[in-house]
Amino acid sequence: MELSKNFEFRQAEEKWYGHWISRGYFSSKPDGRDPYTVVIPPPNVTGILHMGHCLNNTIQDILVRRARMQGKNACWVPGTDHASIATEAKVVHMLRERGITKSSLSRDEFLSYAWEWKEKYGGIILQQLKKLGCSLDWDRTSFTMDPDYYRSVIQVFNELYKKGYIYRGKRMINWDPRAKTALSDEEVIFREVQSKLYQIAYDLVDEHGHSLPGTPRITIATVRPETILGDTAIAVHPDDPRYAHLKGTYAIVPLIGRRIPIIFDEYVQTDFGTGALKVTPAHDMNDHQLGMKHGLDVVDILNDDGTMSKDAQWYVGEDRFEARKLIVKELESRGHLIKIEEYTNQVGFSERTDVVVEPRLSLQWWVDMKKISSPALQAVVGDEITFYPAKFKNLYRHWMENIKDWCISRQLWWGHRIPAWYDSDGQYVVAMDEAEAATLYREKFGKDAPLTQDEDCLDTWFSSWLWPFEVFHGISRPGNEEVNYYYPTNALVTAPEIIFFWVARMIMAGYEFMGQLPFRQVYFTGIVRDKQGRKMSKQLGNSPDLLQMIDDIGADSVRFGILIASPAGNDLLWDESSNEQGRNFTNKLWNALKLIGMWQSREMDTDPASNLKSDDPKNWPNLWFRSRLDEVRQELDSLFAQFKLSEALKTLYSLIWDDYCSWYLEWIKPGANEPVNGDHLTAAIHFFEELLALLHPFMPFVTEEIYHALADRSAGDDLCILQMSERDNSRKGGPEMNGQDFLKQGTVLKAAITGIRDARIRAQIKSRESVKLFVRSEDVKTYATIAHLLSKQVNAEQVQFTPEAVPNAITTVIGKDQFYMVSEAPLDHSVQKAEMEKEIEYLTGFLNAVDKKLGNEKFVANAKPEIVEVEKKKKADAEEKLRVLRESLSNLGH
RNA sequence: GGGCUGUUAGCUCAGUUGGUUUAGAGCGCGACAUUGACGUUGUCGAGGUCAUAGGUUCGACUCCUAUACAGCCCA
Repeated sequence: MELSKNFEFRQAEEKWYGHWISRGYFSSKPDGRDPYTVVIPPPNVTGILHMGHCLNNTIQDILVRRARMQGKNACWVPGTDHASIATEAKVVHMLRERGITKSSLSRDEFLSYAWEWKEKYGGIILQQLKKLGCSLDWDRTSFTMDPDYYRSVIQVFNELYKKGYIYRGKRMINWDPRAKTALSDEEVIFREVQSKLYQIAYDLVDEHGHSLPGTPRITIATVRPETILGDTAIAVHPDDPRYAHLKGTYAIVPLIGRRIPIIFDEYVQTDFGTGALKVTPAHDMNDHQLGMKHGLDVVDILNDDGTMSKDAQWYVGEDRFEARKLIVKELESRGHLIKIEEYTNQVGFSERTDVVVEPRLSLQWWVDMKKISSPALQAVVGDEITFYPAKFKNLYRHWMENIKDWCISRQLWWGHRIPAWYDSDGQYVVAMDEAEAATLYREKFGKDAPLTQDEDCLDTWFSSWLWPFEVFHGISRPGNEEVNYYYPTNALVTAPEIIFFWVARMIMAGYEFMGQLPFRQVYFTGIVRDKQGRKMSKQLGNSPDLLQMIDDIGADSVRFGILIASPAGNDLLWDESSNEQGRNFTNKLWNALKLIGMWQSREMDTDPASNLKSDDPKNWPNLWFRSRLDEVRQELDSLFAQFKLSEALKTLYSLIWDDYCSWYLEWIKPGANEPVNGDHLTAAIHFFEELLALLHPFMPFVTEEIYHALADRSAGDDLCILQMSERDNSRKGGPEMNGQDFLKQGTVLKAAITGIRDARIRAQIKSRESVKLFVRSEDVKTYATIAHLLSKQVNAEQVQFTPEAVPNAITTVIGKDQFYMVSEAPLDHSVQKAEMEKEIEYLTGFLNAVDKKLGNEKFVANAKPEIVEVEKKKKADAEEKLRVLRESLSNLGH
């Protein structure tokens, strides 16, 4: 077969993804095998692929593909969530472009536009995952607003309501003034912001409204001066001597002249600002608490869009930030502004719209989390569900132990409409549908009345927490064959950012609705950051165009690049150059294929039927590599068990590049124009296939392409579904010998080659120039076996044993073995001498340290005997080495 | 402010229950090489007081305490 110069990834990616799909390799049906189930953490339906997804889905694909090749029935379920806020924003934007306002539409009209948008633009990200090579079962693509799913969400709401776990209440919530909806605590992101701290003076009066003698004032500090229009008290600490005399007095809110009490509460920090705190119960969580405690009035000065309401009296209709500027000017001109300081504080932003969130008092629906969190806490604390890395256990436990009620209503139309029906007095029932609502209403209130359904919809996460079982219709068709087979799922791979959004709530839902855990393992990936450690974001523009990158360098290289940079569970500083390592690696693989391809076309010098005898030195590279492969396979199993995927890839990379390409292939490589040994070729191909199988989960395209280029394959013989274990058993080459022995011999050989090459370079022997090599070693057996490889690798025309030092030779000592090179070229012994003297110096120091240790009575008395033995052996070895070195040095004399 | 995690080579990270004077890998860096798989390469090399200060121990990168710095979560 004619091979191209380089791996042509564009062609290969399209060909193989299409092939895998057409053969249905990713489709799963329940059968007799063990399932390996992964549900994708559903991306936002409006989303596009970014580096975080790339990492996350590459990891899932690796787990799933490996499971598939290890005899499991692998099932990876794709899908998206409906993302009510984000999608509604997109739809509103689309309508605006068409000159339509949301307010001019009925709910149904709006929703039909929303579905139109979803069908047209939604789920692009799923198409993008195909480009990355993800082996998802596309027949199972799910959406949180699929009809069955929708009904399950409503059913869950009903169940929880009946159990008393859901209630309706007026509380402080986080309000997004752009999306005009409530948010849960988890949807608010606190960021440090450079603000200004304004000191503002209020006039004081007595209880009759008369000015106090000397017209004193009280000065407060605030970052939100516009909210003074909603002030209903000023609070000071009861022990603060500065304000003790103000008991029973009142302050006058500037501009509007409202008289408000001075209250005393230990909540106030005396050392912050002026020690006097303005209290605005409608617009601050803490102030609200104070207000409740002291029975203060509540004046709501903001509209739902963040503009000033008519209760503010001033700046009605102005945006809150504009009003802030205006009021500062006004206060200044009236002499109320005392000073302005720079101040950094934490401000909450909406996760979806990025506007500053307003704390607001509002009537919303809530889940009483304490009622359902307990099994979910236990599951993680008791390691029924394992977190990788384990450090997230603490975080999880802390959150679960301090859990707050979950605000689940959103003032949006796109989503699951809250199944509550109200009469004209606001009395309500919760039901599955309107008909049931009417029945329930009659039962509850003993009459019929026209009922209207709640206008609001549910938090998106109130649907996605059902994902691990509802994608298998666990609620809509309870106990069906699929949910019985696939649930609980095996692993969830996600980002630590959504441990509360997702992981915690899914665990709660799993226990609450299915009676068991949703997944056994949770792997938290790191956050992808740029080279400077900044989180990737649209605003910073530091997020690369993933599809462009895949098109430029290939999906395998991108997968390699992101994974190799990703230490287990830590954030990763990613730089586009790490793709290059992936590209170089595919190139290396491709060239190994080309080499073997060349050999395949050359005549063989052995009869394929007569295998090399196991003790034939020619067979040694095969035995060594087989041992190495087995060793690495074990390492990989252990790394996978610990989710150390990046390290697993590094291990494989080194096995392939160093052990297979740099050592093994060089050792079996025939000389120019020499025929190829048939056994070597067969073994090399088999080893290559095994390596490809191990690598396939990481880099599926190039491995599949090479697998097919190595041999003609019958239909259905694809790497994608090749069973690793099966192949291992059937292809155990070589006799049953101790792998450790071969590995040790390999270490000796590599050390000898490197050491002799080093000595050659130091002696300035040109690589082309051959030498005569003399080996002085007790390990005759090993050197007899590997001499032919040694001679090839260090360009020695002959290798022979010597019982004594060889004069006039370049000498090097490796371990206890001595090597003498005789060369035609004139020798300069001074470099050699210096090297040896350095080595002697080092060893003398080493020996001193060991002697000191062994001379220490306490060490000999306290250390474990085997440790003392090791020290004794070190001493003996060092002494022997020194003896050899001194002898060699004296030989150099002439 | 409370809690958690971390600090090892220029960069990103390994370092298993304490035991090789003088701690490993990849990338990067330097020198050299080259007509046959591969310059997307090969060979060789240089690079670290393991954040700091104490302590426990015969022995500490590893265990303990404090400090500094960084990151994350919560308020």
